[in-house]
Order: sequence, then structure tokens, then C-alpha cells
Amino acid sequence: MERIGLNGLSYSLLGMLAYKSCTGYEISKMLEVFWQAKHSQIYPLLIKLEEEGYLSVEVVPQIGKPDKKVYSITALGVETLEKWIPNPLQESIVRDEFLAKIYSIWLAEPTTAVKLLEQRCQFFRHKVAERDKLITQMETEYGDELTNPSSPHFGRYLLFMRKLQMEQDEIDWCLWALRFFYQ
Amino acid sequence: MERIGLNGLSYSLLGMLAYKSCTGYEISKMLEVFWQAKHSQIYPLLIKLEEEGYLSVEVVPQIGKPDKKVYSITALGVETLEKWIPNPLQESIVRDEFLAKIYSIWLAEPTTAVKLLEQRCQFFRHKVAERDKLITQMETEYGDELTNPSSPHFGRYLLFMRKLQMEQDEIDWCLWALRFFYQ
DNA sequence: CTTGGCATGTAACGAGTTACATGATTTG
DNA sequence: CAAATCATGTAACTCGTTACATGCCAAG
Repeated sequence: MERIGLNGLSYSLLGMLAYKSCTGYEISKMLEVFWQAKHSQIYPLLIKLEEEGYLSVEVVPQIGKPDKKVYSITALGVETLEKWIPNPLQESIVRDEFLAKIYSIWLAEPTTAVKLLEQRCQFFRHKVAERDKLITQMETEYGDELTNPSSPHFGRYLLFMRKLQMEQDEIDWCLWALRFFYQ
Repeated sequence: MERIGLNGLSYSLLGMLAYKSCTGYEISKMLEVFWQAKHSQIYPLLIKLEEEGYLSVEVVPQIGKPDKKVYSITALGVETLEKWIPNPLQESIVRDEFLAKIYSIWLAEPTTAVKLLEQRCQFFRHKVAERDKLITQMETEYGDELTNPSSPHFGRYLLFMRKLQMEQDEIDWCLWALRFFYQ
């Protein structure tokens, strides 16, 4: 089963840049939503995608800061993205130490187990709060555009709502699991 | 930030073997729940963990099939697992091509977009059905043990319920997203 | 005056996938 | 008779992380 074309990270970068032009630095901050990668992987890949014609680059000199390289997607890049969407879906990759710990939680002291669950709950409460703020911002800024399937904001909106739901769900489950320790 | 001790996959293997002894082949089938890995990664790691004293191994000759190696966790293995649980949580790794496609979905034809969402929905319906069957099986087999925090079945139960919820949620979200294409 | 943010890159290493290799039994 | 299941392993490769490298500015 040979993988043709680009890899998942490349498509993610193209997708981000189709929404708007930005620097590698900005991408590395925003990419966390669906494909976390470190800058050491992103920068070389942007260079490669630019060399292959999927992206164009403009160097913006700055004072007091290093120059920045603003990448934009090319016509070839957009075409490549569009062709990728109907391709068969790869199974998603999830590697979650927390779930691994849950599997072994019967070995832990109840206090340790409770701490683990409460920690996770706390973590996701913060996530939900942040996400909520972002979504409200988007709603006031773009309104009806968000639910229009051909607006560039649509995909972003769907994704953010999905993440919010995931995070709220994680909290619900933690609270459900904690009940077994209090009775 | 140096990582001490074993890696996530190693702990996952120890966790599985703490529940019950099994072969690398069996592990590779069950591991999908929280840490997918191919047999080519699992077999060498089991050998390494055995050499380091976390596991013991018994070779079971078989007729008509290759001999199998049944691994069991040692006292050192259990101790190591127990110490790992209270350690600070690593952030979970999610790399999901589907979410990346959602981000770029505004570029696709509506029919392509709808197909993508329906495919995903279908895929998770199957998952839910399978998971449901497994959970019902566990419930009839182990009953109250499932909700007892010190039973070996407890972690497994929590995990399976979490996965079920995740899968049902994915369906709900797909249906929600599909609505924007029908009006 | 130190921590964090902005901004980009390379080198060495560890983690994970794909393909190669073998071989009997059962099921369609 | 082909495909799937059981069962284990190695080699070559790609992907991803950690650490190294640089340097200015703003805030506490």
C-alpha cells in the first residue's frame, strides 16, 4: 500500500495556508488543533513545498526581530488540496498516555487515581474556556459566513466546534469515572 | 526535558500484560484502543522488555502454527507501571487526516463534502456497534466487578466506555455538520 | 536581570511504517 | 484455489522529537 503524493503534515500546511498566508512560526502555533508538529519539522517542510511549487514565499524584513518568511499557497497547491479531499481516509492516529494509564488504573491507590482524573478534568476545563472564547470571537466577527459551506471560515468553524465538543466530553467522562471512587 | 524511564508504548504493553498474559500477536490486535502500533514495532520491544526484566516469556509449541511466545509481567514490571501512573501527563498525540480535510472542506464541491462526512459517519456507526457488543459481553461476564476500582476489569471498562462515547460523539457531530448542506 | 515571545534554522537521535520473509490451516 | 488467520521476526526507510544555535525586545 504505497502512499502517493504528499504526507498528512504537508496537506495540513497547505490547508492552513489556503485559509490565509502566514509564517512558519504562526503555523506552528495554530497547527496544534489537528496535527501537532514542532517547528523543526515545519520549517524544512515549508522550504521543500516551496521548492516543489506548492507554495510561494515573501521575505519580510523586520527591525528588532529576525526577518520573517510569509508563505502563500499557489494555484498548484490549491489544486493538490482539492484533489486530496475525496481520497480514501487514513485511519486517525491517537496515542494517549492518559488512556493507557486508565487501562492500568486498578493498580493505583484510589487517591492517585482520583488525582489523575481530576488533573485531566482541570486541564480540559481550561481548554474549553479558551476554545469557547475563540468561537465567540469568530461568531461576532464572521456571523453567518461560518455556516456557509463555501466560505473559508466554514471549515475552521466546523473544526473548532468539534474540538469544543471533544473537550466537553472528556470532562463529562472524567466526572462519570470519578463517581466510582465516592461511594 | 529529558524523558526518563520507558516510552509510552512500553507502558502500554506492560499495562496490557498486567491485565493478562498474552502473545505479541494478541497485543497487536488489542492495542488499537489507545496506542496503535504495528507488529514490527511490538515484537522487538517485547524482547527488549524481557531482557530488561520487566517481562518473562514462555514458549508454547504448537502444531500446524508457528510456536507462540506468551509474555507475562514480572514484579519489576508491575512496580514500574505503578510508579508511572502518578507521573505528569504527556499531552496526547492526535493526527487526524479527517480533521485536516474538514479544515479545507470549503474548497470542495458540496457533493464531495457530503460524501466525506457520510463516509466518516458510516465508519463510526460500525465502530459503535462493535464496541457496544464488547461492552455488553463484559457486563454479562463480569457484572459488578466492572465498577470496582481495584478489579483488573475496571480500567478496561472505563476505557471502553470512553471509546464508545467518543465514537457516538463523532456520529453526532457528523450529522450536525451535514445539516449545513441541506438547506 | 531573567523569563518569555518573536523568528528561523540544522543535527542527531528515537519512534513508527512498509516491505520482505516464512509457512501451515481454515474458510469461502 | 485464493484469501484470511495465526504467528514471529528483520531491514530499510520515513516521520517526529530533542537539543543545539542565534539574537533582539518587552515585561515583570
